Amino acid sequence: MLSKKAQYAFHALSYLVERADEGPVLISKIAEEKGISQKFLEAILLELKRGGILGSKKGKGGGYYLIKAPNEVPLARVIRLIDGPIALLPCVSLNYYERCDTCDEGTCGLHNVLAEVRDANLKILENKTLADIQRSGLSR
Amino acid sequence: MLSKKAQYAFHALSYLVERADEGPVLISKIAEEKGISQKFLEAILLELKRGGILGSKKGKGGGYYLIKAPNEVPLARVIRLIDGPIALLPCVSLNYYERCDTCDEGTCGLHNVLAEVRDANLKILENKTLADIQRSGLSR
DNA sequence: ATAAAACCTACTAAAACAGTAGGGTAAATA
DNA sequence: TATTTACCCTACTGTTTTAGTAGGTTTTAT
Repeated sequence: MLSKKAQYAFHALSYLVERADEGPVLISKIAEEKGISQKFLEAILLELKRGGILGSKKGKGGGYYLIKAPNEVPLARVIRLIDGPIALLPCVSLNYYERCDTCDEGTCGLHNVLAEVRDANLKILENKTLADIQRSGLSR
Repeated sequence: MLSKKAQYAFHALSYLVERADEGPVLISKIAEEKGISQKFLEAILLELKRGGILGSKKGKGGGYYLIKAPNEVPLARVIRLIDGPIALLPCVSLNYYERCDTCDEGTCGLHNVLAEVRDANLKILENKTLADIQRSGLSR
């Protein structure tokens, strides 16, 4: 399950894609428009900035903005940044790998199935981008 | 991510598949063999029983046993029983559906992508069964 | 300078996760 | 029928994660 944080991130990003040509957008504007607590959203946008997805400008006329084309930001990247691993177990994660102490990878049947699940997920989430969740819009 | 509980469930089930022809297996035996806290495992096996995956026998010579052929128990069923929804959001879940208050399903781009992800997951998890995680074994 | 806006640190309440503790109850065997 | 075996049930506990809140600091445009 995606966290609320990740959901908010997608809503905010979607909004920023819509307004991509209008310069920096205020946190308060996004929060209001999307019905998200402003303070909570602040933390989320900051993470997205640190993760290299957004840029920001301080002071008057400031705000947040995309620093890449929407079709260059895969959904997998956002999920990993906000929620962490996409795989069902650390021992099958590509980006957050941890050795499994309860199974011998390679001969573990569960491991193999979960790796298959991971690949199926990534095939979609690495190829679908912010541009793809835009179609007809994320409302609210 | 799968919970520890779900991982233990798979380990225990895998063990029961191996010993399917030996009659009821003791909780204590499984716990010891797989390195799981016995009391915690008790709760898990009980859930699997209530979920219609395992049977049990009390008293001397008692224990837990599979009540179906391994290839008749899809992994999805175990995951749903122990961890709940497989989908990334309630609004795209088949078994734990909840209406989404922040998007208009049908026109929501995120919804559509996540439904695609769900289908890809289920295609694997509904077709792979306990028999499939058996190959070369889940060791300890 | 001053106002506007992002930035940063710290705290908190509630829920979920991962167990523990301690008996109660049913079924076999003797 | 007595006793042991082994599952069944309720309640509690500590830790971590989630989902925020509060309040102050820094930067920038005017």
